[in-house]
Amino acid sequence: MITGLGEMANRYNQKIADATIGRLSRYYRTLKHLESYDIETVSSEELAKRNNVTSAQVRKDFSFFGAFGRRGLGYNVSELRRQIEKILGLDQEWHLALVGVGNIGKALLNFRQFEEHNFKFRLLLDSDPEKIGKRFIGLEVRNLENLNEEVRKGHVDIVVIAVPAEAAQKVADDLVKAGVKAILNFAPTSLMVPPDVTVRNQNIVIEIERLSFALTQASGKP
Amino acid sequence: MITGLGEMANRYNQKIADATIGRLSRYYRTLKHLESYDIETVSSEELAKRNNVTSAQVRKDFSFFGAFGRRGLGYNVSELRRQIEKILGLDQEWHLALVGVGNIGKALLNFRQFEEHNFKFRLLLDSDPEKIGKRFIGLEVRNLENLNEEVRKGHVDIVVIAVPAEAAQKVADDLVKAGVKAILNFAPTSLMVPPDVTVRNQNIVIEIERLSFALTQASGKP
DNA sequence: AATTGTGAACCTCTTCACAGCT
DNA sequence: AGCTGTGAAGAGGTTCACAATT
Repeated sequence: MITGLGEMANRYNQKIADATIGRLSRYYRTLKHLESYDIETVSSEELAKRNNVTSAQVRKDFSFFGAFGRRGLGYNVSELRRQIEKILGLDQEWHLALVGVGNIGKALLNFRQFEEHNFKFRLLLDSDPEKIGKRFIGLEVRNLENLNEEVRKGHVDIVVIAVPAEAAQKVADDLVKAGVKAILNFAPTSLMVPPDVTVRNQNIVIEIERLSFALTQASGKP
Repeated sequence: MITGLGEMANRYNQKIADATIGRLSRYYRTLKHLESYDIETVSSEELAKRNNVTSAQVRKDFSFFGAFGRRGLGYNVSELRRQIEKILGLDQEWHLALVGVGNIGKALLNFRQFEEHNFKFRLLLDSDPEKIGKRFIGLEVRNLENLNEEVRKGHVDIVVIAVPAEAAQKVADDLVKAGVKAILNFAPTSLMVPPDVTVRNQNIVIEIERLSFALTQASGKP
């Protein structure tokens, strides 16, 4: 399901748990929030409380990358924010491409959070002749047939796949050929890619089925 | 982050791993696919290949709930599909409410997959006077202020939160008061809820930041 | 006195390996 | 002979608990 991640190494050449990266993202958001309130110092305990984890977990997560705090005092909010920014690679702009300008695709184009976090759409692709040539957020939809050329020309770092399940694997194969190393997949299917390509799946149906399971169990079988 | 799930019990009163439920969802989709091609039998090896896991993992996942296969032969596709349907609670219709009829909310309303999988929107809520009273997919947007009353009246099982981060916790608190036990949260923030309420987060920014990390590591530091 | 950083213990999930059916 | 079901081993992630530091 998840490929590439978890193979990554830190200062001691250890593998970093996938879950650790997810939590760093959350701490990062908390730190930006605290920063906006001009709060200068934060403890692992406080970060833990705000993210539903233990303080030991917070400290362990940081420890893979360095020692960012001061014993007895806690962490400097701005400095820690900058450190995590660097770890996650958020101190630079990333170029996105969107494949599939349908319902979900269009919603993502208008998703403010991407812009706010330094992720910019640079290329839109679709196979529907009705859509090719139309403009969204200032970008003209290009023909999916020219994927390889367009991706290379656009210096795309990350590609968002928002096509139907049946079309997704073909798109992924073409992206791999075009040298893409990071894919965010909204299609409800598992993608096969080489180990050096990272795929993250955003599968809404799986999440809602988890809720269905939880409700079923809760009500059930004494 | 994830609450409620993982506390659930199976035929031997063991806890079921969250990851197991996610995989059951995937196997379920594979089985429906095989069924549509009139394939009658499938092995754990085949299911494994199609979902990027090991065959032992597949068999172990099933083993928590029963023995659905036949040694030497494999699994009957339709029967296994029905079993998983029952486990996940997909053999019944679930009523959804949407809170926040913005970009993401509207995209979700038009997301065919929900309808196809027996999840039906029954209630839309928003606090924006511009939106209250408007209709989408045949439903009138109701005032968020009347959340409690509307949720109870609509017999809502699962609520999708698609409001800004700042508003999400208040919505969650109100949902808990209204007796809601399952929440799918698209707001980029951690929600605090009692342990009997299950929350699943669909946090797009975290996923894209994972990709940023992967790219940063891959290119970095010799 | 407070709080970090971390090795060790603990717990959870995955894989192995093989007995048991068909 | 082929494939499942599962206890036991192994790997991986989390929490404990305390020495180190301010």
